[in-house]
Amino acid sequence: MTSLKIATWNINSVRMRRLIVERLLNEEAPDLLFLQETKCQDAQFPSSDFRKLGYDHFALNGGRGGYHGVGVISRLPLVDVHSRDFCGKGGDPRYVSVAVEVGGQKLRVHNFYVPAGGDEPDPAINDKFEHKLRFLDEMKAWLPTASPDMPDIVVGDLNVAPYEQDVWSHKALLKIVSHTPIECEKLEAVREAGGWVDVMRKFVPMDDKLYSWWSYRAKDWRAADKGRRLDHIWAHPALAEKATGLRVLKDARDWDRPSDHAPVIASFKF
DNA sequence: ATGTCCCTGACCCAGGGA
Repeated sequence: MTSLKIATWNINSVRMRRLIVERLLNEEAPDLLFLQETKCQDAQFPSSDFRKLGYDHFALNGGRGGYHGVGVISRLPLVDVHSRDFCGKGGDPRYVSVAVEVGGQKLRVHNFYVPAGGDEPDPAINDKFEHKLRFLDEMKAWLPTASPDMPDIVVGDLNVAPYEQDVWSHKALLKIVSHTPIECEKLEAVREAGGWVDVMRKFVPMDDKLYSWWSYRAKDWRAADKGRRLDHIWAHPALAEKATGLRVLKDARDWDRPSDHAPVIASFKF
């Protein structure tokens, strides 16, 4: 029996928050941690801090730093690493994938940071929203479909809360970017096209609230609890069957100088 | 719902992005 524990976290600057990244690695000991919004050039990534904790393997796509950026911190050797540009944009680092060997099987994890999309949910007047919709279309066309010999996982900040109970108020957020019908439909189309299983919703019933993000702007985020589920873990069906646990580490939203996202952690047994 | 936080570039603040 082999187990695998993975975590995904929009960290909102890995340099600013390297201490709470260390805290997550120490307290949760995931085999792999997938980060989004690292805002950090690869050469500036604080790898040595994480090496001290036994994480020796890194896959970084930080571009020129400053904006966006994704990275993977791993205890397991990475047998393959792949970065890709989406929407024909250079210098817009939003994807990196890694492959690891688990229980004699090669397994790939795709780490995404989908564009947030700005404020106005109209692609005709908002280029950022147009970019987000195009990004989702390209994800759908490009991501591999389910195959038994290459079980894949998708993780990341997909910046869409697709279901009614993924937001604090479905009605109030229908015209708010992240929960508009067109985004929800497009994200759902990506998931269905690839035959992916929503691992978070496998563990949390559709009728229950499920959030991974709470705005910095709320006076008391926990009391207001106006959250959204922007972060996701998807797996191919055969792999989703092996999932044994799922947690949103809400407490991390209150750690010292927190990210506005909480880590999402999934465990698998093979 | 215009509030908070982090980045850059250039200066101790403004503007962009989320």
